[in-house]
Amino acid sequence: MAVTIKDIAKRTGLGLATISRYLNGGNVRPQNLAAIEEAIQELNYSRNNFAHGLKTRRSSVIGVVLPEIRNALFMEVITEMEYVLKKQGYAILISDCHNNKQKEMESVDFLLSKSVDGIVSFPLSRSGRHLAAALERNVPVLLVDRAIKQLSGKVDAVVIDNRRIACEAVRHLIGRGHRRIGIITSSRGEYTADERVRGYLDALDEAGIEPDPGLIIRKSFDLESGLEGYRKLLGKSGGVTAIFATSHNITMGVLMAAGADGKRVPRDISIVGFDAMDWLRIVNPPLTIVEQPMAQIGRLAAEILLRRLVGGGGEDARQTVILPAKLNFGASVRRLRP
Amino acid sequence: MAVTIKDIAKRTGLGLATISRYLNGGNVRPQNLAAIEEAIQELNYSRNNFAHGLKTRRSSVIGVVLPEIRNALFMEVITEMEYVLKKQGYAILISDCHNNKQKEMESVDFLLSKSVDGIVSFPLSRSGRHLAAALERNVPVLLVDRAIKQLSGKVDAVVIDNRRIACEAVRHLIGRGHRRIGIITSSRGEYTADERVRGYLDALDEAGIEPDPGLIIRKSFDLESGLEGYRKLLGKSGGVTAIFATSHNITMGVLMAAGADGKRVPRDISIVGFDAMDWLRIVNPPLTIVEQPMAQIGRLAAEILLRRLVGGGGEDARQTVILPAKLNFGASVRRLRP
DNA sequence: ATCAGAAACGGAAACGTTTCCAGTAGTGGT
DNA sequence: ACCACTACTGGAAACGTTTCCGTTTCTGAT
Repeated sequence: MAVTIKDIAKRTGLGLATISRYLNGGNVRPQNLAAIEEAIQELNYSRNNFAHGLKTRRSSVIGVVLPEIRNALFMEVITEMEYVLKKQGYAILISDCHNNKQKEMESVDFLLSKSVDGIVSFPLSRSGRHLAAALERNVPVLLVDRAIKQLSGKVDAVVIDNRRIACEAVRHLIGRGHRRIGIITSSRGEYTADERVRGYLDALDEAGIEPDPGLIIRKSFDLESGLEGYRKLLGKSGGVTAIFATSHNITMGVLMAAGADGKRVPRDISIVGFDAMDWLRIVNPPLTIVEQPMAQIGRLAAEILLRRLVGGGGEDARQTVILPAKLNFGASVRRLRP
Repeated sequence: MAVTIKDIAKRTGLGLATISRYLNGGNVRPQNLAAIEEAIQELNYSRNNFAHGLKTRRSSVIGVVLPEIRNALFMEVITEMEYVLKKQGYAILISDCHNNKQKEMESVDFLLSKSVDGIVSFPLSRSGRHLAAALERNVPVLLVDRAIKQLSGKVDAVVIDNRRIACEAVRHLIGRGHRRIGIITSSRGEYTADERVRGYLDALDEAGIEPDPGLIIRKSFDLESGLEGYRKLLGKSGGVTAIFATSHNITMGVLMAAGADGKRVPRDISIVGFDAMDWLRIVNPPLTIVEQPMAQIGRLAAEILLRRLVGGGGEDARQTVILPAKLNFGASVRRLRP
């Protein structure tokens, strides 16, 4: 039914091999070239993807595993990634693991069963075990957002400099006279959370402030943690004058809790948030917030992966690229008098 | 290198056909069944996707074309869709057309070139021309969010009852004593915008209010339209006491503009928004807002598409499912004294 | 035991490419 | 006009499945 290379061969009187060579950019005599192009046009030929893959063992499809599709941050990365990959003929297959490690592992298997040429993972698992099947089959893997120590040398990764930007954020608070600064973040062992806490401690240390373990709230990166973290911090004896919210959802939670609490920002409480999204343009006052270079992460991820794919499987060493994030100054941090 | 059906045949002493039959759920003698399973386990066999597709001409992959990945509304739909499809072994390939009709058409070709079994389109093009190639090849198409008249009978669609919910929203405003009600929406010819305007007019008509064309601002569904629409409406002689913002971004824009204008909601201006997202839980007062059943749309879309796919290409007539949306009552609409 | 009918089986031919390799047609130097 | 050389060409064999169809094996009724 569908038109094949054979039909083109028949119509042009050429051999299969010649048509195939033409399709793959080989050299063909000018008159034949014209004939082939005419036939392809006329018969509306398009290459059969399955047969092509069967021979070449390449699908030009990249699999993406992520904790949840409905997370605008990730999608920002993927937008750019898709853009770069598509230009090179690669499509992306998305698998949502609904924040579930078991499903994360299944997702990788699922993508492999669809014969993806590479996998991009926004990892949930801290061990990276979910990627074992991919590595076994020599399918290149690239981590985004979180690095995994056990996998270093085996996979590429693109992350931001969490520690430095966290330090910078807290330094800003200290510079404005804050001493009792709370941080709300995810649990111990979570790469980005750990790094951000280290940055927080760096800044305190720099300023000679003794850290109060009670001001470090470690739960998870979700909205509830923001709500609960806020309540815990404000309930402390001595309280806090500022909060560093280390994720988009935590930031949202803290703002909600403060609003419900009748506290005004920055008059009653200063806030530095994380991950600026569109809606933040509405809140008043504008938030001082850490902004991650999502598009750049996506572009870089795509480029690195492409290099692996055309490079024939990776001669040069796997790399972890650390990108700088940026602190956007709003008006959510009050200057305290000394 | 990779282990094939042949290896399984060799190890078990059975024929290729038997193995294949086993893999496809055919009947196999118990002892052979055990042997095959053991061999598959032992050799870690997995079916070659390309060869399988070459014979069956099915990829178990669905293509999704959408105006932009970074639109949380769409992703809400896709989350559910992906969930349902994955359970049946289908993966989804995403193509972002960046709000560009040319790219939308290319996206369809691109997806077809990856041999998807079906296409879900959140259409941009009003004519549906971009789907011609898919229909030609008998690839089932399903429209989400917007129906396309020219395609009715040829494709399935899942949309919400825009007209009715818009009417309900405006009726609510009228019930609270509002007479000068502005609506901000996308340009003429845009399916959802047209429907929502019709609903708006229905409600005015019901109440015997003469519509003022100056209060119908038609631009696009983006944030800028919200900003600009707000300014236009407030600048009118007579002004407006309420605004119906007919998209998520317009809602955001109106809120921004009102905030910048120093107007308080609902004291100075009443607002009914569209598309409740997480961040709206933060804004104060809570918004009265139209909520679309995104998850339900996604689930239904997936189910309908699956029916087409297993049904062997569609005996029963193509359908357009119209889902009800819901008006959530917040505190952004003031009751005016008569 | 026998036999018909059903159930399971295996060989072989597809599916539409790519690629190896031997062969043929062109090139330019003498 | 010849030769050596290069540039193209086409036949045929893969790639790993599924499926048709003619055979073999099993089942249970006699």
